[in-house]
Amino acid sequence: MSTKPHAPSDGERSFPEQVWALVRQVPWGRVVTYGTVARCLGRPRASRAVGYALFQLQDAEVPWHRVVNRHGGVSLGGHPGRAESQRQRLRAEGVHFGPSGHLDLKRFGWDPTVE
DNA sequence: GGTTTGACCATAA
DNA sequence: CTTATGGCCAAAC
Repeated sequence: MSTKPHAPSDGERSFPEQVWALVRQVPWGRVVTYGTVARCLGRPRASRAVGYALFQLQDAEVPWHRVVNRHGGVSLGGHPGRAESQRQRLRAEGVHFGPSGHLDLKRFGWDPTVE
């Protein structure tokens, strides 16, 4: 068996692309965590790679604002403008943040495998 | 090949 | 609660 879990074949999509594909499937008013996305792609510990994929993402079409961290809060510390926009978008989708700035993942967290 | 980055997660103090 | 450290992963340089 090959040492690499996956080889970027021609037909296979790279991780960033798979991340965008999954995030694009997130329904309105729902959010997913980096860990959930990574786990869905078969890399339960690649939460960082998920963040890197979204970092490269600049075009819409992908509701990147529906991706939050494990605490149910926006992690965009290095991109304050985007972070502020993200909370605004989520709030428009009916997602309300708690007093500490984090939402209830039990309620808004969406799992493609569970759903 | 190695090094750096980056929107994470977990644990410890 | 905050701060520090290590681990983890993939892509870009």
